[in-house]
Amino acid sequence: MGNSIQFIESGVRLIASERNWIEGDAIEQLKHVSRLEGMNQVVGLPDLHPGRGYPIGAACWSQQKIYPALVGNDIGCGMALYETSADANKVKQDKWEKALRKNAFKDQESWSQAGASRFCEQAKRVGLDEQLQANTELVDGFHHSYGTIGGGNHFAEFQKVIKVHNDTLFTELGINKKALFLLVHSGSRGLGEAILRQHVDAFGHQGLDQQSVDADNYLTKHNLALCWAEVNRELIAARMCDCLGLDLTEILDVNHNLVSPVSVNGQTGWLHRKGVTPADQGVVMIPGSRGSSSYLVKPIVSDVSLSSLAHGAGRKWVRSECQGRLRKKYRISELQRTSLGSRVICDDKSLIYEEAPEAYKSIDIVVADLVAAGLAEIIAEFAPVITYKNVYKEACCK
DNA sequence: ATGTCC
Repeated sequence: MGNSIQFIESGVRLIASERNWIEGDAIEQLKHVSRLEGMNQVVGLPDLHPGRGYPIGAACWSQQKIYPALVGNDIGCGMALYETSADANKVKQDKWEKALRKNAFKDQESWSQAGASRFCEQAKRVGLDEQLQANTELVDGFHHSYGTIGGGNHFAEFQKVIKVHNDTLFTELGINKKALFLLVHSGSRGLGEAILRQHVDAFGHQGLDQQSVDADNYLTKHNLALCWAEVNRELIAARMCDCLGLDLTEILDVNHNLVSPVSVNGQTGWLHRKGVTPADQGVVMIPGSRGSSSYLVKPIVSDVSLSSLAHGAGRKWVRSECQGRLRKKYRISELQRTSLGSRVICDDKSLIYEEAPEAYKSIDIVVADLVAAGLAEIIAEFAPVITYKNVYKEACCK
């Protein structure tokens, strides 16, 4: 075990044990963020790795200032876990793979329509009705993206329980150990991107004063993007299950790219999470790569971690070097299978290399570091069955 | 991450 909380410098902490390799560039980015005006504390989680200017896997707590660039372009990106009506041991992989490829993402226009009305309903339900009215033009621009997974590390993956680590906590959740589950990792697609771009075009990378109209405007759009992303994950799950004739029940849906008002030591401030799972939203899923386990954990709220957890394994290799490193080792057909017996549906040649299990760090170490730091309890471990990845391109040809 | 980028 050993301690996995490192104090890098004043206001900069890293949750990582000695055996967890963290890239030096990521630590430098973390220190850089800590020096931004009004930045009070930053914490690197065990999946910390370098991003474009700002680190991924970093929780950043500021006072007075809000930094949209720290949330990034994929506002509202998160993980949603669903229990399906299927028995995990009765999955017909060949048949399901064919059905998913053929039918899961067809009829985009009707799903766009369904998405638009679902988003409207949901915005009303969470009290964002007026905010939506004021931003209809922005939102309408992404009508075509409802229910699409997107690229990068986004995926929708059928999974099964392979080990229950804590019977009491597992039973409390009331979920079926034998069921097939679906984990959806996606976000706000082009909407979040547009919101960040608008902000950067107007203000560059400087923070916004929390009392300003500009901060209000950003937060309004940010909150709409969170809602949009939540609806999007629900739509992705629905269309995948529809095509296989499965029912589904949501177990959890937690965003990991967002900024929210959070008090630390009794002082109010703003917590920016980029690739960081909140520890105060109930149980969460921390997935590894497509070739490793995902962990369902119960987070433990703590000021040390700024009430945050890792959101995944974290990249080990940058995307641009994956194909070069693995091209001679694997054919595409080999990348469509994993050592755990799961299938990978991904027609993008670069992406299937970029997301290879080798490109990611060990999820077992990441989760062990969280447990060693007293930040999480493992409930159960899940293994992939079918991983679906796609980048939607159809509508552009019209 | 992004209708990526001609």
